[in-house]
Amino acid sequence: MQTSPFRTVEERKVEREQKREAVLRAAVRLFNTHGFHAASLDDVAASLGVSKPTIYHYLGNKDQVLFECVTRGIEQLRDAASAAREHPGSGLDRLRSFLRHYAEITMGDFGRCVIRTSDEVLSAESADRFRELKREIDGAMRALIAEGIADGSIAPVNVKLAAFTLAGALNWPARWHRTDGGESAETVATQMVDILTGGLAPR
Amino acid sequence: MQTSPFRTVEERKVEREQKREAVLRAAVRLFNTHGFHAASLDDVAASLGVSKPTIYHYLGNKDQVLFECVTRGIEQLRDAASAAREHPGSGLDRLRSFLRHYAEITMGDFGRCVIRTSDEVLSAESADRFRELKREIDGAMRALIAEGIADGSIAPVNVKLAAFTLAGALNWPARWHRTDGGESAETVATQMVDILTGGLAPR
DNA sequence: TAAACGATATACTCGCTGGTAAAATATAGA
DNA sequence: TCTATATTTTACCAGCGAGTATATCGTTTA
Repeated sequence: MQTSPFRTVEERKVEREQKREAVLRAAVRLFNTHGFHAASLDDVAASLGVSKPTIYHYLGNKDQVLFECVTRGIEQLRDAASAAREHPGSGLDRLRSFLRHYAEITMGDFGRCVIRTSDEVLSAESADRFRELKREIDGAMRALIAEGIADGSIAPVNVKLAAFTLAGALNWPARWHRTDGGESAETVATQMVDILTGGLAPR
Repeated sequence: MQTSPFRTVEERKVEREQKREAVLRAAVRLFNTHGFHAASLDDVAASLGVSKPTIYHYLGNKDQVLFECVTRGIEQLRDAASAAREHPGSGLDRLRSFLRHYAEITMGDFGRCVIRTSDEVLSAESADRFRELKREIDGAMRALIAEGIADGSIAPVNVKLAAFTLAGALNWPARWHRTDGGESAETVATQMVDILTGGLAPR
């Protein structure tokens, strides 16, 4: 395809959006590997071959960069939740479907950022919004568990604590799983979900 | 009891040790609430009513302060592991005992610090040591699971992944559980362990 | 062609915080 | 009492990194 150096208004808008996205991708990678504080915006810029003010041209400040990253991740989780709601089968089946997606997402770039970002590093306002978004995901998970209990496919457990237990277990790979070596995210996800839903004790 | 202002050599040694401990306690609290980077050594010193160089008189530098904190936490976990090994009953019983202690410890000050501290914030050397110590705890957990499988009290699962699943789930309260409000650490621990060992599906 | 606009870079400020030098004060022991 | 040692402070330095003022250059549009 022939690309002319003369862009239409629409093309320029798209290009700007792509660059913005590229900044976020580069940022989230560095945040995940080095940690938010250790990754400077100079580093992020350098990894893209540009200079720091370019980042400010596309995003407000470091806090906003991080907030956008976690928002991307939360959105993926939200999508997984609504997909699970439409999944056929029992409540347990739907929950399992969600859990597997949840695990896979949190092993990806933006999902991992959601897990690794603790509230204190965000500005007070962003932290509030972030908590709110996370609460939404937690709510979705609790709803699925409750449905499963209602239709008898899940044992009557403390819903709140069960949600935390499941999320906690599935969040952990975000801290150790390396995409390069060993098991695929899918394998890990499936096995963990099996352990969680089946329990340890033999039947 | 009468305390004279004139201390013996032994008393002075003890007092020094107490002050060192007080620094660690103050530090770990601030690290846990504000995060390692956001909590400055000036803050830590201020919370004790002393000045920053005093901290350096008892501990080398900020990295070492953190490392000592996580070491304290790891030691508690290690003690729990050896206690569990001597616990009577089946492999599953021993594992459950360990898991409950594990959960309670990681809701305490030093244990929480172990969970909340990601390797990147430590110096390269401290991070190596830290990983080593964590590997030891992981090894203990895997051994308990393997024993349970051997004696038939635990279903034949992937030991490595099971250990990560259990640890991940139990680590999570370190990030949200507030000691002040709601359930006690013990209650949370017990319920989570029940969910993990029993699974979600009804029997 | 001129003016406006968008994208990017250079080069800077400024605050914060880890870390230290040196002095002051107290305590212990000879 | 004098000296050595332990404890703690004040006052400082250095570096890093977030964020900004301003210039440049190309592109669009009137």
